Amino acid sequence: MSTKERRLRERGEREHRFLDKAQALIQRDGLLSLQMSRIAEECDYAIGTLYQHFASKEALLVTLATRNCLSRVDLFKRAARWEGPSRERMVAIALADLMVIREQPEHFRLAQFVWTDVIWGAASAQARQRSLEASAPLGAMIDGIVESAIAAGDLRADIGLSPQGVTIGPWTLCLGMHTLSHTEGLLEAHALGDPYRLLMKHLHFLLNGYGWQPLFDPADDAALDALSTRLCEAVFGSACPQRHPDTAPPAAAIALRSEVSS
Amino acid sequence: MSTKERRLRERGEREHRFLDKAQALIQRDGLLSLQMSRIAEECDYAIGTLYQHFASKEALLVTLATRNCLSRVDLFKRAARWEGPSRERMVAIALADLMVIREQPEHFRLAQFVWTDVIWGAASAQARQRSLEASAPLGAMIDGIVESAIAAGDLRADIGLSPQGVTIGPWTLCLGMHTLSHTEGLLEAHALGDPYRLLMKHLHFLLNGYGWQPLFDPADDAALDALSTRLCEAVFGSACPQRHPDTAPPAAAIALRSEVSS
DNA sequence: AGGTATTCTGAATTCAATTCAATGTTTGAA
DNA sequence: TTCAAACATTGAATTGAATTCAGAATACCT
Repeated sequence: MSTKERRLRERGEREHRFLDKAQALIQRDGLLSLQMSRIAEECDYAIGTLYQHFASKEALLVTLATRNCLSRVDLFKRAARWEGPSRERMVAIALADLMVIREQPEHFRLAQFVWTDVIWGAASAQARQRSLEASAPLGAMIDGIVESAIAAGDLRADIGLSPQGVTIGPWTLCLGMHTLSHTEGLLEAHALGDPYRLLMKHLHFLLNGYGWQPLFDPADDAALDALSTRLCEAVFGSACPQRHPDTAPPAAAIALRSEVSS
Repeated sequence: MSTKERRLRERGEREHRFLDKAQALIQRDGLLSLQMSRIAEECDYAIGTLYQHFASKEALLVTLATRNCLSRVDLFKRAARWEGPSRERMVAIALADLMVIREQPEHFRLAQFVWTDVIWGAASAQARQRSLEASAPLGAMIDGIVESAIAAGDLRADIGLSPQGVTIGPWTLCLGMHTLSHTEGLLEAHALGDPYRLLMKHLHFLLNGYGWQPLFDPADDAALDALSTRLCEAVFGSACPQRHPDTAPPAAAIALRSEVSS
């Protein structure tokens, strides 16, 4: 059966190449102008071959978005397995999410588009199923943080939510904020500062609401920045996701940041 | 100039008819199969005429989504102006949002699609601008609730967020939850209950996190349902948004609901 | 080698969005 | 009332991609 196996492996490799090329084309020309024929052409295959792998453009996009999602697993794993207070591990997950989005805004755009009812519904049931199965472990990892928080006594067990139910909260908060901040002109109009500082604040308020110990006061901008910075360093060994360069941060934050980047 | 005015009015009326028809077609056949030619045809106009009103399909969708958004203003206004505790007014906003989405899930699907970078970016700058301007008063109304909460002493002024910054929190939470719950298969896989009960819980946790008085314990399912029910009755004079029929609610909730609907 | 199954190919098909030259209508001045 | 300029409407033609599928090429097995 080694022949069959080789075939399968080659097929997988080609699929990978198609996805790589699709990603590169999106990066270069934007999601809007992605063409199936271009992907095939640039990989030196006929269109028909591409369609052997993906039943439709939507299916390709769903697969690509799923792969992108999985590429973050390592980062999330670092956050989830970090030796530190449960609450800080959860915050680190949000920071990881932010870091990814800063580095690869296109990843978010794609995911957002794919989860749209229009695209999600147009993809084959198989593609959807696979996507969900593939990303389930990632969710489980985060649920694990909640579970360990309860086990450690950082979070009461009787707040009326299962661990998964708790996870959903930060998740929706992050998702919603990304959505708003990527809708050009929406937040700018409100004269709010960096949307991601805003997100971290709300996340802390939410965690405080759960009574997740130790409580943290997000009113103190400097402390908030310090916490984010410390976690980025300790968990990921990298600088914090910077705020939009066009948004003037308060002086205190500037001072903090220059320390960090030096 | 009455001639010019009449022209303008007629033009506006026709635009309205185009949008109505587009909405009806989306309702009937889904967003995916909406065709510009069909809209024109069913309104007994040529395609070219439709394109005099909307520079592109995307522009039409943005306009339609904006109109849908504005159609909710009255409902939101009732919540914002209701004579009651500031916190309950904010909760009522979320309930209004839920009610709309229950009645018109297509409205959310459309809004979600339109706010996608792909569509939002493809619409003309003018369409985007108009959309933002039109929905600004709605946001201001909600900011007003926060302001009155601070004025009334229900919410501390020094939590490190402007009123608009506070508004963003519940907004992102609602937006994110709608997104998740409309992605078929996502929440089902997690065996969580009604996503909208979940949303209300998280909203209360978040408001508790802000220290928005009076605090409320969302762990108590019956109390949570009772609060939602009471607010729906008092503010909107209508029944609470029901949960998904395929999700078995706890017995206590069934009892409550049957009282309400009778 | 020969026959069969599998895979690859890309021209042809299909489907919609968008354009635009031709046609029709309104307006206001003579 | 008449006329031409300005404006509005029309829908066939154009355009641009996604998707299909009949035949060519290749791989596999005996």
